[in-house]
Amino acid sequence: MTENAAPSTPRWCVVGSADAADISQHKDHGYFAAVEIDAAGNRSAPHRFAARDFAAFVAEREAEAPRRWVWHDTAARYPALLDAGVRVERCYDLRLCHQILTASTYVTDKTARSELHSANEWAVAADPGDTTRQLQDGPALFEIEITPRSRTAPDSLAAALDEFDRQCCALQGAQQAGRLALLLSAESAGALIAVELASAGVPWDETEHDRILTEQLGPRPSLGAKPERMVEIGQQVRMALADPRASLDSPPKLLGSLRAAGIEVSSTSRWELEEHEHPAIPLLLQYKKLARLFSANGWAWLDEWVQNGRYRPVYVPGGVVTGRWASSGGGALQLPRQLRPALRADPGWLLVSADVSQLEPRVLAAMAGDRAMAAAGRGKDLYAGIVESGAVATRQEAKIAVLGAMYGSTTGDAGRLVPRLRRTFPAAMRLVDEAATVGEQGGVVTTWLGRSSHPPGQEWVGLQEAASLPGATKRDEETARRVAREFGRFTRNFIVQGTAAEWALAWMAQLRLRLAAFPTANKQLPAKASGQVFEHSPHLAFFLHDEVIVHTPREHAAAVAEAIELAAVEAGRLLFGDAPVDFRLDLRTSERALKD
DNA sequence: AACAGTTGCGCG
DNA sequence: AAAGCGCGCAACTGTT
Repeated sequence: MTENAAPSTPRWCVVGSADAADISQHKDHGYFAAVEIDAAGNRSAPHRFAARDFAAFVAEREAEAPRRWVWHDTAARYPALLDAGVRVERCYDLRLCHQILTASTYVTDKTARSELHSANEWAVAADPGDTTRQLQDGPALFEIEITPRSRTAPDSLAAALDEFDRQCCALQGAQQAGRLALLLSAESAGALIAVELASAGVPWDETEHDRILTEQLGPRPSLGAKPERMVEIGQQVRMALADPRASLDSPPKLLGSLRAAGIEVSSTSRWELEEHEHPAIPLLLQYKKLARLFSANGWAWLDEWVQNGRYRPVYVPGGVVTGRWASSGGGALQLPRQLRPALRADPGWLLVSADVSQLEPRVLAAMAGDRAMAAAGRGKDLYAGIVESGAVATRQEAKIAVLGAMYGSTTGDAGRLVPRLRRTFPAAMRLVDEAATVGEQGGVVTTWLGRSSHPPGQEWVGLQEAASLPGATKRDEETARRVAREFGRFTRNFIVQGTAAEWALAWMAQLRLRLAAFPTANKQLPAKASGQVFEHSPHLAFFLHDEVIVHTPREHAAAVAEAIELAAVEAGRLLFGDAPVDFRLDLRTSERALKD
């Protein structure tokens, strides 16, 4: 690469702190530096500027021509930009991409692999970034000690440039480099989206939430007390069990009470209780339902996670091994459908919700090039199409069979139905069966775009070895077989769940670009504490694996729905080209998200 | 009092 | 106690 040549049309801009790690604890007072790189790899001389001028620097260049901002960690860099009202079109998240590239079997060059691998200071968790802000805002009395920061990725420009070099080398020599490049940019777009979601927040109707809670639980109890309805039903359960002192909140104690009352269960879980007939059981199930609502999404949750009409959960892009997002705070991915009506558009705005019908089996059909399965889902409910194909008799059976095929079920209804699927959709079934075989043998599998699974751990390998030794017992062999099959089910599902996550990222990334092109609304809003960037035009508000919700001014709702639809078509094309698989959306536009 | 481990249930 | 994948979170239990 040529140093200091004036680059023509910069394509990347690598940014990082200008000085060594010693100033990283005082980021606000530090200096940043940036190097621009053009398509030929020519680098500009470093631009050096005060950290407080970061947003201005980015804004100026982004206005001139969007470039891909290369930085160590989106969660650490982007919030400050948004707070200053500056959005970027694209980025390259070195930490997330390092995670993908070090594991990917598409990276075959030995040297590139080992260089990436030895840069293990990049194999770290995301900087919690702005998410600590909320804690710091709390009343001083209850101020939470900020947990000692776990190691974060190196944030200097020098380190970023070195790592970017390593990653470019790895990508250049990779198999399926096009797919891998798409994954890296989709993953990075996801990182931007997560920060934007945090900034925008989910429009949340606290009054409606409180109404639902009060309706189910009774009025808000005083601190430490149980809600009326729980107390009441709890009493009825104890009466029905003829055990006035029965504890309902401790599984071991409750189990004892149930058995003493003649209910032969071996756990207190709902699915097992449902198999028994006893007057206490419906009451107990109702109690559990209320207890769950109260502790998981009750008033305490509302106080902690919703402020000024915005719910701000913490998303963790790439947090799941398969590439799905995880969450760490606020429980965005577990919001009970019961509370969906509290998700409500601002006055004059609407919510456009879209979820993909049967995303995973459609992705499987596309990956496997299974024309029969693709045809079963074309233009209609995939499960209905499978019934039409004659493989199974009912929609319910189709669903059980398909889920069983992707999860590796071998018993029960699924065990009976999966073989029928194998006859009708041999290509799709071969793909997941082969992934399972690889896993059973301790191997690694890779998604369509190039995310690879982790190999089994030491313990797993040890069990397999022990079982193949001459002195192995029957028990050793059974254990080894069992854990081998478990790992096979993991790899079987990995390729499908992981590729579905890739499709969803591509979908959101496309949608985000389309939404950014909408005009800014002229409405006069009272200035709000944060999220100004997203107060005036359509923005993503919620994401849940295969579902998005966009919050939009009324007048743009129809165009937003179309953008969501077009983004889905584009995502399918980006991943699978002309494969004859369509990704059907269930689209709804309304003031509040509906339960179903 | 702080910690790790388990249970149970919410979501896809 | 899942037959069948991936998670987070709260509450309880038992240990240190």
